Amino acid sequence: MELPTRYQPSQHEQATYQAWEESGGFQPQPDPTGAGRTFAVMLPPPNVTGALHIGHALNGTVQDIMVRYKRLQGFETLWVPGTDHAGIATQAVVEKRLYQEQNKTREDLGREAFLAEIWKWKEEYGARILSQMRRLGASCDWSATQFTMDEDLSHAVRVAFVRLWEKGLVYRGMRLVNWDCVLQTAISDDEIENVSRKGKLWYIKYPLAGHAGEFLTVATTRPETMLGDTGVAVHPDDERYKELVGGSCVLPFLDREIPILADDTVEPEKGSGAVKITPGHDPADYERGLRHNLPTIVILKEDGTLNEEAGPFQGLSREAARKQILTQLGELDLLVKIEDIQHTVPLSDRSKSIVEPLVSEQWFVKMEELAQPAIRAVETGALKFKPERWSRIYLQWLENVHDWCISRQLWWGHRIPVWYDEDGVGMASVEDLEIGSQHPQTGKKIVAQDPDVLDTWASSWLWPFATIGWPNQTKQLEKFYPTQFLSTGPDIIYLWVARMVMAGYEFMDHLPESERCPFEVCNIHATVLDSKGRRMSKSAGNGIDPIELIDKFGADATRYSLILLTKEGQDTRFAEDKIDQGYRFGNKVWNAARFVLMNLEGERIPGTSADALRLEDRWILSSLAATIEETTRALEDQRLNDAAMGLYRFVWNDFCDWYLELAKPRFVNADDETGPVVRGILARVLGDVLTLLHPFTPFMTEVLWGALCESLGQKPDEMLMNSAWPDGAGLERDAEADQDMELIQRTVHAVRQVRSLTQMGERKPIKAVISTSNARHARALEAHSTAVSTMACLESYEVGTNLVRPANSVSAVAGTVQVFVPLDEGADLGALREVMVKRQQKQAGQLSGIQKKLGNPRFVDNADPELVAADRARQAELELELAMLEENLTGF
RNA sequence: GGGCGAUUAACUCAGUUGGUAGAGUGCCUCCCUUACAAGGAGGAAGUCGGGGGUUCGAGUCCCUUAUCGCCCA
Repeated sequence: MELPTRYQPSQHEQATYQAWEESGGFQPQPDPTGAGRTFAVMLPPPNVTGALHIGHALNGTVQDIMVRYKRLQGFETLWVPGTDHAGIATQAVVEKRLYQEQNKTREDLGREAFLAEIWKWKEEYGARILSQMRRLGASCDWSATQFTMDEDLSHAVRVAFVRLWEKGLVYRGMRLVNWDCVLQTAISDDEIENVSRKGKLWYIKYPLAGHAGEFLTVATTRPETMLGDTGVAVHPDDERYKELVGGSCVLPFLDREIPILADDTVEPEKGSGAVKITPGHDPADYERGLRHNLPTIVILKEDGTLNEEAGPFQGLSREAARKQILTQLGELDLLVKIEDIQHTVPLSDRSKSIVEPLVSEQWFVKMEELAQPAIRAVETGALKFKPERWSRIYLQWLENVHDWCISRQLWWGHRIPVWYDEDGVGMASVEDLEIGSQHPQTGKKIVAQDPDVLDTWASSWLWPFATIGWPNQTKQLEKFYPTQFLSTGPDIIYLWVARMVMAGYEFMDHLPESERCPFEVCNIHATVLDSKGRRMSKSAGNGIDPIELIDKFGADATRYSLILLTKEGQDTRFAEDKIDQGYRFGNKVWNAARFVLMNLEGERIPGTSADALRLEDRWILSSLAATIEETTRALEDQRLNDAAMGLYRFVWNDFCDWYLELAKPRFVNADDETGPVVRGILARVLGDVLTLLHPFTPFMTEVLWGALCESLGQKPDEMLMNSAWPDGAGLERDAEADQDMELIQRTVHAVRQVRSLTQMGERKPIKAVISTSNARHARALEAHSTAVSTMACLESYEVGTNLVRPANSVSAVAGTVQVFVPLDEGADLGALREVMVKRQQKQAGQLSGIQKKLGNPRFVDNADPELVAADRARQAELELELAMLEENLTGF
């Protein structure tokens, strides 16, 4: 098979992906060992309106690596993809489109027609992000794709709601909620971002009732809310105001008399020490209002304009009302002063508008009880976060959890399955209740279904089990729940992860508690930042489109670079040039494979008869054994970065730099009988390398695997993806080979150093003398002279212990070895001498450190004896090396 | 105000139970050697943010401090 000198991703990716899909390998295949091992992963469902960003790409890569690894190990593997319906976002997208294209609002269409419009949109555009996941190479079971609004999931949502209803864990009530005036819906606490902003603190005089000309000054950041004031509070111990408590003042503009109370939540040092109480529009005041039985007045309409309670300001927007009120307060001489302050303002995640606390009727889930098992999950170790520190964030939220506002004033979403009779008595039901039918409890006529829909998270918290069948006890559910691995970003630990765990314990109650946690490991992946360390965002325009990266450099390079750059859980700075490392590595692997394939000649993998093996053969097989072990261990531990780095090192530094170079002459020399052995080893190592790399760079390794099978004259009966993880059969660690190879590398390096630093030319054939103080090393250098000669380009060399430096030679020293190379006439030894002097200094420093250590009886007595012995040996080596350096430097 | 993370070579980052530091890029010198010039060989480059402590020994553990970032209230 002819391979071009460069890997061209675009020529292979699509076909390879299609072949994988057609192989059926994305779908669960029974564990061939019969042990019934399963590995299930749920893709965090992206927003159906979304596009793949670099965080998705990283997380998709992380999951795909784990899934492909487990699949290769023979686990029955299921990766469930899907999207969530993203109530607010999707509705907004379609509304905007509707307006642009047809100049119509959703009200113009009506609820049903508008929903049909959204479904139409979803069919057309909703698969975008999932198809982008395919570009990345994600091996999801597409036949299991889920959407939170689909029938099955919608059914699950209803069942869950009704169960909570029946247990009294869901309730409806007038509460102060976070209101998004732009989107005109309630949102939950977790959908708010508190940002620090410059603002003003206004000091306003409220006239005292019955004391003409006397005032109480309150301070506020939101003067327009004064129209909803129903009281004023001071601290009970505040001497300034003690006498006023019990009295009342008169609200300007509205002439409403409101009481002055004492409340110890008031901070006397802040502002004037007196605060207005607006229970309808402030969370703290809401609590104060409840404590003091104050009425609640709502002055805002759903769109953020002022209602009839605002008297003369009715109809104004929040902003306009503030302006006018301040102007008029000034005119009335009631504005005392204005202070510039820095304060936090709550913004809606979705609309970025200022969230308005508003009392309204909403649905809530009681969280405290649900949180308990989720807390225990982490405490007992049933759930493990990676990195572990995130468990504290998770626990902190659960331990202080508030009831969850689950109703949204939207049309797109799961409609709340509650029907009301004529008296407004509600009834939750899994099946639709017909309008006009009898209320099952009151017997009165059902008149309406609740108009609101549920928070999107109220469906996605069921994701780990509803996607595989729940509430039905399907085989999939039985087999794959609980799942093993969940990977997501830190931003949705509260919104999603914690809620899924709660839901798992609550709804999977047919299982013993120990089996209810929806996943064993929750991996929190890194945040990918831009090159300056800023968060990537659409608005800042500093994002990197992963699809562009894939187009330019291929999915493999994108994946591998992301993993190389990302130590688990540690944020990383990324820019397009960072993809270089993965890209170059891919090219290296491609060319190494190309070289191997060019030389295979239909070779089959031989039985490794030990005596036919040369040092480099034993060494590369030993190193391969170590690499398989380390890669496997790292992946078991989800240390993907370690695994990727280890493979990089093995492939590039061991296999390419040394083994392939040592192998070359063995094919070329017709009289070298070990050619077949080399070919067998090359095939073996390449095969294992491709498999080990496959989870990281699936496309290229798959292509090369096909070519390898072809070169070996084998029919590729299965794709690499469905093949088997290397088990290291026939391989073993060979410490002697490792040591000898290291010695040879050191020696070769010394020769190359002399060549390079004296400018004698890399490949000029020379005869050298190699001397060592160590008899074993001398024997090894003798025995493996072919390897040394090949790599150092030596015609021949003499080796022995403590040889005398030949006349007209230069030397380099490396550990126990010194090499003597014939000196060129007029060569400049300055550079070499400089390097040797530097080495001398470094080794002398090391030696003095070790001498100090060994001279210290407390070290010798206390430290591990093996350590002491190792240091003694090292000391002896360093002394010898320094002696050699000394001797040779004087001769320069 | 509380919590977490970061601070190591010019840049971006590793450094797994404490044993005096590594990678990729960049830089300098040389080389188009029939896998790869997106390559090869060699080289230079770090008082591990500051201070203190524990220890025979600290990039690594403890305390403290500075700067940057994230989260929570």
